[in-house]
Amino acid sequence: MGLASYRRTISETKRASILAAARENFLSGGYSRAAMADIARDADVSTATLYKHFASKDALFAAIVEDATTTAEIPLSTDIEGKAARDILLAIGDAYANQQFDGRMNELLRVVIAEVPTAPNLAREVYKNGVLGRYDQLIAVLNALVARGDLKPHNTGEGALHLAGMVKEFVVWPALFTPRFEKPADLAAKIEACVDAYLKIYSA
Amino acid sequence: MGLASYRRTISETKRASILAAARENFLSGGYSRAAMADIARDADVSTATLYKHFASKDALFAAIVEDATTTAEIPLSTDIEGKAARDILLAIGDAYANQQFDGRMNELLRVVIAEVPTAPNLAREVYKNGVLGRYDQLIAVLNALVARGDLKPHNTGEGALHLAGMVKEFVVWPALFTPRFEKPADLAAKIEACVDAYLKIYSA
Amino acid sequence: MGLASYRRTISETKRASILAAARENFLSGGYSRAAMADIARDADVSTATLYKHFASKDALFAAIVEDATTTAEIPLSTDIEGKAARDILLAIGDAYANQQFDGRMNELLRVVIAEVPTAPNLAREVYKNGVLGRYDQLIAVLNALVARGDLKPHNTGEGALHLAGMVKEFVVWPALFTPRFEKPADLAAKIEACVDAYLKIYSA
Amino acid sequence: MGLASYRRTISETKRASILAAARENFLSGGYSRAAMADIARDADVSTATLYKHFASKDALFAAIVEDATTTAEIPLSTDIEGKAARDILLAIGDAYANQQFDGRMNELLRVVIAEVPTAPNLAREVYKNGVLGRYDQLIAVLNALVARGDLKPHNTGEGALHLAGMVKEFVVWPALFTPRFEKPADLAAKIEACVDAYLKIYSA
DNA sequence: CATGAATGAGTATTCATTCAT
DNA sequence: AATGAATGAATACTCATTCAT
Repeated sequence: MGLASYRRTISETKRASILAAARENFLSGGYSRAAMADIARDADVSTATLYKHFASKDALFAAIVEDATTTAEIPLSTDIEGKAARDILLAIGDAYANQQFDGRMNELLRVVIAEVPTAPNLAREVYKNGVLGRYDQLIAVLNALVARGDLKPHNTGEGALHLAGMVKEFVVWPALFTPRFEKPADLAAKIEACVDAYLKIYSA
Repeated sequence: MGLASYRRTISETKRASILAAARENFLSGGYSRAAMADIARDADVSTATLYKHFASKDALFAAIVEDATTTAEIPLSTDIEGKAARDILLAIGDAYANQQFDGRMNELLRVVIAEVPTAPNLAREVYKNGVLGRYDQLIAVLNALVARGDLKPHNTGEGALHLAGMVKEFVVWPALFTPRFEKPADLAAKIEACVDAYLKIYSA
Repeated sequence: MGLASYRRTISETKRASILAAARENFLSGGYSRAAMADIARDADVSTATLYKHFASKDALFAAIVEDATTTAEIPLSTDIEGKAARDILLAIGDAYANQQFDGRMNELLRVVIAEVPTAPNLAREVYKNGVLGRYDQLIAVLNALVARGDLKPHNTGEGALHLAGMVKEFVVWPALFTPRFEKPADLAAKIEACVDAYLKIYSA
Repeated sequence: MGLASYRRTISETKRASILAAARENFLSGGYSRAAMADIARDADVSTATLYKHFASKDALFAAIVEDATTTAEIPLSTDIEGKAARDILLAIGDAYANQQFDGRMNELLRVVIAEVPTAPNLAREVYKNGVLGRYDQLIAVLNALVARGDLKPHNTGEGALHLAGMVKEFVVWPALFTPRFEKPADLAAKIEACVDAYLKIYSA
C-alpha cells in the first residue's frame, strides 16, 4: 500500500503542477498561443506525461476552466441575520470583485469567451455555473431581504440582473479589454454607488 | 480617366469582397481559425491579391474591426425636443440593441476580447471608440434631460454607466457566451425594465 | 520620323534607368533578394514595361553582367614605348584595382559566383571575357617587355597568372568576403610589392 | 543509461544525416534553392525533426559551414626536420589542393561568398578561420625555413600571401566559376611552378 | 504603347499528438 | 510509468510573370 499511495501522491503532485502551468499559459496568452510543449516544460514533466493526465489540449483547457469555476466559487451566505441590507449587498459586491480580480476570473472569462466558437459547451457551462449560478445566490439574498421587510416586494430575478449589470460595468467590463488589468483603487466607491442606486429603487 | 476609374472600381469591389469574406471568417471562428487562404477563396481572389490589399493578417483584422466600429456607429441624436424622457431612453436602448445584434457587434466584441493579449492596442481603440464613445453620447442626452427638468440633477456620468450596465446584461452578456446568439423576443421588455428602473431613481 | 526617334529616345532612357536600378539591386543583395517589383519601382517604370525590355529576371541579370563586363573593360595599352617595365606593370595593376573597386566589379563577381549553379553559362562567359581576356592582354604586354629585353625570356602565360594571382590576393579576395568592401589605403604599396616580386624573378 | 545512450546514438545519427543532406543541397544549388523540405526528405526525417536539430535554415547553413571549416582543417606541420624546403612547400600546396577539391571547400566558398550580403558574419568567420588561419600556418613554416637558412630573410607575411595568391589562381579561382569543377590533371605541375617561382625570389 | 492589378506556385516554420525504449 | 524524439498537416507570406484596359 505504501508504494501505491506514494505513486498516487507523486501523480497528484504532477497533475497539480500541470494544471498550474496550463492555467498560467492559457490565461496569459489565450488558448491558441498556449503550447502543450511549453506547458509541459513549465510543469517539469514530459509531454507524454502531460498526455497521460489530460487526453488533449481541449481536455486540459476544460479542466483548467472547471477547476477555476468550481474551486474559486465562494458560496454567498444567505444568512442576513443582524446585518443591514446595505452592508450585506456591499459585502456581496466586494466578494465578487475580489474573486474576479484576485482569482483571475476576468482573464479566465476572456479566454472562455474567445473559445466560444470552438468550445461552445464549455462556455455554456461556465455561463450556467459561473454566471447564472451566482445570480441564484443573489436572488436568494434579495428575497430574504424582501421577506425581512428591508426591501419592497419586487421582481428580484430582474433586480439581481440589474444590480449585477451595474457592478460588472466597473468590475469585469474594462478588465475584458485590457491585458493584466488590475483592480482600480476606487472600485469600492463605485460598487457602493451601484448598491445605493439599487436601494433607491427598492428600499422599503 | 476611364482606365483609372475602371481600375479603382474593380479594386474597391475586390476590397469590399475581401472585407466581407474576412469579416465572416473572423467572426464565425475567431482570429486563429480564420485562414488567409480561406478568406481569399471566399472573396474570390488569390492570396497574393489579398496581401496587395492588406499587408498582413493583423492588418486585415484591424481593418475589419475599424470598419465595423466606424461604419456601424449610428450617432445618437441629442435632439430631445418634444419627446418624453422615457421614449428617448427607450429609443436609445433599442438602437443600441439593434446595432449589437443586427450589426453583429457582439460577435465582433467577442473576437476583439479574444485578441486582447495579442492586439491590446486594437482592443483599447475599440473600447475607447465603441464603448466609451457611446457613453459620452448617452451622458449628453441625460444632461439635456436634466436641463429640461425631466430628470433630477445627478451624476450623469455614473448614471450612464449604471443604465448601460443594466442593459448590457441582457443585450451583450449572453451573446458573448453563445455562438450565433440571436436577439431574444422579449428584449424590448427587458430594456423597458432597465429604463424604468433608472427613471425610478432619477425622474424628477 | 520625329515621333519615332522621340519614342526611341524615351525607350532607351527607360532601358538605361532599368539597367541602373537592376544593377543596384542585384549588386547590393544578390540575385535572389533582388525583386523585379523593386527594380521597376526604382527605375520609375511599371513591371510590364520592365518585362517589355527584358524577358525575364534571368535575362535582366545577364544584361547587367554583360553590360558591366563589356562597358567597363578598359583595354590595356600594349604600347610600352618609352616607359620603364616596372612603371608599365604598376600602371596595369593600378588600372585593374580601380576597375575592380570603382566599377564595383568585385561585387559583380560575387553575384556571378553566387549564381554559378543556376547560370553556369553566364559565369563561364564572365570568366572567359572578364578574367581570361585580361590575361591575354597582360601576356601581350609581358611578351613585348621580353622582346624589348626588359624581362628574361620565360613562360609569360604562366607568369601572367602568377602576377595576377598575387595582386588578386589583395584586390579581389578580401572584397569577395566583405560587404561594401572599400579600396584599402595601402593598396598601391601592396601592388608594388607584387610587381617587384615578379621583377625579381624575371627582370633581365 | 541504456535508454539515454540509445537515444543519443539515434539522435546523432539523424543529425549527421541531416548535415550530409543539407551539405549536398546547399553546395549544389546555393542557399536560396535549397529547400528545407528537400533537405528533410533527403535526410529521411520530417521537417519537424529537422527543426528540432537546427532552429532555422540560417542556423543549419551556419552549422554546415562551421562543420566544414573546423573538421576539414588539417593543420600544417611546422616540423621541417630533415626535409628540403621545396618538398615542404610542395607538400603544403598539395595538401591545400586536396582539401579544396576533395573536401569540396571550393563549392563551400562559393556558397559562402554568395551569402555575404545576407550572412556577413559567417563570411567573416570563414575568412578569418579558413583563409587567414591557413596563412598563419604557412608563415610559421616560412619563418622556420628562414631560420634554418634555406630562405633568405624576408617579409614572410607578404610572401605567404604572394605564394598563396599564385596557387589559388589555379586551385580555387577556376573552381569558383565552374559548377562541379574537378581537380585538373596537371595541377601538381602548376603548383610546382608557383613554388619554384617563390624559391627563385627568396631561396638563400 | 504603358499600366498596375492579379495570379498560383512555392517556402520557412509551428504544434498537437504518438511511440519505441 | 515516464521519457523525449519524431511526425505530418497546416499556415502566413512572397514573387516572377501575365493580361485586360
